[in-house]
Amino acid sequence: MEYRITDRGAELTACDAFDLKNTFECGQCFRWDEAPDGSYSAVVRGRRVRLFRDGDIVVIEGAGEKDFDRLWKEYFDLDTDYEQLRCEMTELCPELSAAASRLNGIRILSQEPWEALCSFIISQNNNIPRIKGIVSRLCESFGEDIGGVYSFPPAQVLAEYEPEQLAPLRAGFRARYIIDAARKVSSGETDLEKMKTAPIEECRRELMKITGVGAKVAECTLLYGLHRMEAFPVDVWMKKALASDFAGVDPARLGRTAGIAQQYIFHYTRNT
DNA sequence: GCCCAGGTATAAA
DNA sequence: TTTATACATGGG
Repeated sequence: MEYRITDRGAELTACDAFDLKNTFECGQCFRWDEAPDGSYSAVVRGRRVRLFRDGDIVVIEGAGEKDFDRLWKEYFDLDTDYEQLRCEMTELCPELSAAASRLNGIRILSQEPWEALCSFIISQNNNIPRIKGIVSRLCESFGEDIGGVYSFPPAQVLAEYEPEQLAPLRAGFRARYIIDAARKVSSGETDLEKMKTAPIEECRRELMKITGVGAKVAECTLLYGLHRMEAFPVDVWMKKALASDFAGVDPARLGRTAGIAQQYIFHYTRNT
């Protein structure tokens, strides 16, 4: 991805492979909000960040050279050519052509591992608006105030609390899952960093030792939090899709395009 | 009021 | 090993 640093921030030039709406509203993340002007804001790794499109340029507001190289390039996965990935995907699985041609510019974000794990524990048997509400209250209650917005509370912080103390979140039965995850991650019993490179089957097994983490949450953590692109989260939507419109799609054949394929199917199914 | 949401733990067959 | 049900809460 070509870019330049200006007084506005980091400007991604000729950026047609980055659709803000498709990327931030495809269900992979819960902290990005659209403003009335069409820009999107979030808190990422304890920093407030705002993105907007200006013609064929995407601006990462306020990002300097240092931030860009150390943070945003990785977070937005800017070294990956998603057009190329999409071609590879349809080559491997032609059944995905329809979804791929209807949508464009979805990118898989590199969220923080703990934030992804915790967010997707909250996501189970829940709807996106309410998931966002619970995550938001989690940050306001236990995160750090960074000037009107709040960072995502580290596992080490939440590990000190009892499930009952999460009552203000109104997370319901998920409260004890969050605490169990926080304690396992905090103690090192669950080693998320190691999962960036460890064999994926081993990672799945380790994640599922956490109470409240089943196959779906483990897969989401691997894809969205650890950027394991071969992960393929299957939920109720995906089951329906794979049983009808996308019958014949085989995750095992998709290789590193499995994650993005899943995202296209999910988004396509929800919007048609 | 009713249905159900990017599921999982638990019990029963 | 597979199948049924409860789970907390609130958006639509």
